[in-house]
Amino acid sequence: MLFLYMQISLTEENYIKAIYSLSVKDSSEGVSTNELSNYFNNKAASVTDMLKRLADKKLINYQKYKGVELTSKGLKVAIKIVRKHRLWEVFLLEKLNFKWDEVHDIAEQLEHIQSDELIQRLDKFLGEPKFDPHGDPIPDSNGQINSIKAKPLIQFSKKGNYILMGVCEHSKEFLQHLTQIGLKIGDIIKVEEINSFDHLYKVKINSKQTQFFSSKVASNILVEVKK
Amino acid sequence: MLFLYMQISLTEENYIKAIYSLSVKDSSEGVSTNELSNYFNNKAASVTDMLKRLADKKLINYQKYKGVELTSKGLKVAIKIVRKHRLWEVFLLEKLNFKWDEVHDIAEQLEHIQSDELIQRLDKFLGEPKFDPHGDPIPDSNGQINSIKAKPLIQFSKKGNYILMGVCEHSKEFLQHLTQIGLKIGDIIKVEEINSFDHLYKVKINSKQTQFFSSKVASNILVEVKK
DNA sequence: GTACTTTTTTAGACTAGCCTAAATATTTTT
DNA sequence: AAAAATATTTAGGCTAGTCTAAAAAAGTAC
Repeated sequence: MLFLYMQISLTEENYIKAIYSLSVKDSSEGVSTNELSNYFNNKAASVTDMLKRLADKKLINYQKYKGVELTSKGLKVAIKIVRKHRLWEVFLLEKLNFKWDEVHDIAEQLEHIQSDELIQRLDKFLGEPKFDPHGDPIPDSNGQINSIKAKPLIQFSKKGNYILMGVCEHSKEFLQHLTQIGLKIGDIIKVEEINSFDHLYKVKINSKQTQFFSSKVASNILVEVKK
Repeated sequence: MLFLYMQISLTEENYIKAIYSLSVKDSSEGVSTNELSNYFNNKAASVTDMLKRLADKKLINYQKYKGVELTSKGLKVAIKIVRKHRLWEVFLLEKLNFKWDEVHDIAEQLEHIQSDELIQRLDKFLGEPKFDPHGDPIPDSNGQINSIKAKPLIQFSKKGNYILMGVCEHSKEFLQHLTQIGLKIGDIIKVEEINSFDHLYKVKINSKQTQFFSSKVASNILVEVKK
């Protein structure tokens, strides 16, 4: 049980989180150096540097040229950050009345505050929520994630009725776009047609007016089949 | 109005805040290099380094060997940090039910979160409090500080009745000590005797049992004369 | 399987923020 | 006002995290 209180810098935390979310996104294999340098808008050389450091700390499994994945220790760190991020998002929305496209940047800062006690009390204060405002599950204090059956709409590629459960992409631009087209968590999306050429989705939201989703939208919203 | 969004690093913010609070403590003249290196438990050479950087950014007035004071720009930054710190302390105490000696370390982290919108909403959420749990005034969004007439008990050096309005020293150790001797904001302190040799204060708290304050306690509690 | 392209790593350099050791100012003592 | 003590600054070095340029590995094409 030594090294339990190893210091992880803010930058290291951000790398761990990035590795986690990139590997969740395309759950195939490890995350590549280039994926990370794209994500951070920095140079591949900088990423390599950091990967060495994280490997030294046993937070990732790293072999030259082979990409990277989190160790169980790294995964714990990642999940804790995700838990903090999502709890703070709930706080910002429900208590401070921010809108869902405004909270991400602030939560990115708050997620690095170090205090287990704080996060436990915040959780209680918010009523131990299970999902954040974007529909993402909030890991519990043991790192257990309430898995959801939702998948990106594009993966179903079938007509039918779906319920919007969350989003994959959290940028302000994307969330504002969804707000603009009048889409929010819980809405019912009826897919009436999928164009085979450009993958445009013809849909009805809550049985109202007909709309079209680009494949970009379809691949970034998480839906469940409506029973 | 250029340079309004100049970047100030976390470390720089901490120096600004330290310069502010040290210059408030003994309002005589500027703050010396050694005072700062004591405060941060680092070396005087490191302080000199940083003072040069802060002077370059016009946050302090600095002349070699002459000590340092905040410019009006630096003062604005300092007061904003203080405002954030104290609002977060109120949040931690009133909403998350922390005890008053537990909140400081967490607030030290939270005070660096960058978002004017956040702090404005937090203020509103907390009911626009004027004082923090330690009795310190919370600056308003224009940097106006609700000044208080309280001074450290030791500065009165006279028998009489006082009201505890706040503390100068915010360390966990000190606050726990106060809790232990049963002292909290609002208590009435009757100074019955001040020993001229060792400056020990013989006092009664809320007309109960007789106690003794060391000069260390007397110099770190803020009191008002009771009318 | 040799040549071309892309990805990744290495080597060397830069900044912020810290350090130690030595030099220089300032203050205090006498 | 000279000597001693203290405070402060300079010079040079270290680490984390970034960069550029060049080298090496992996992947793709013919």
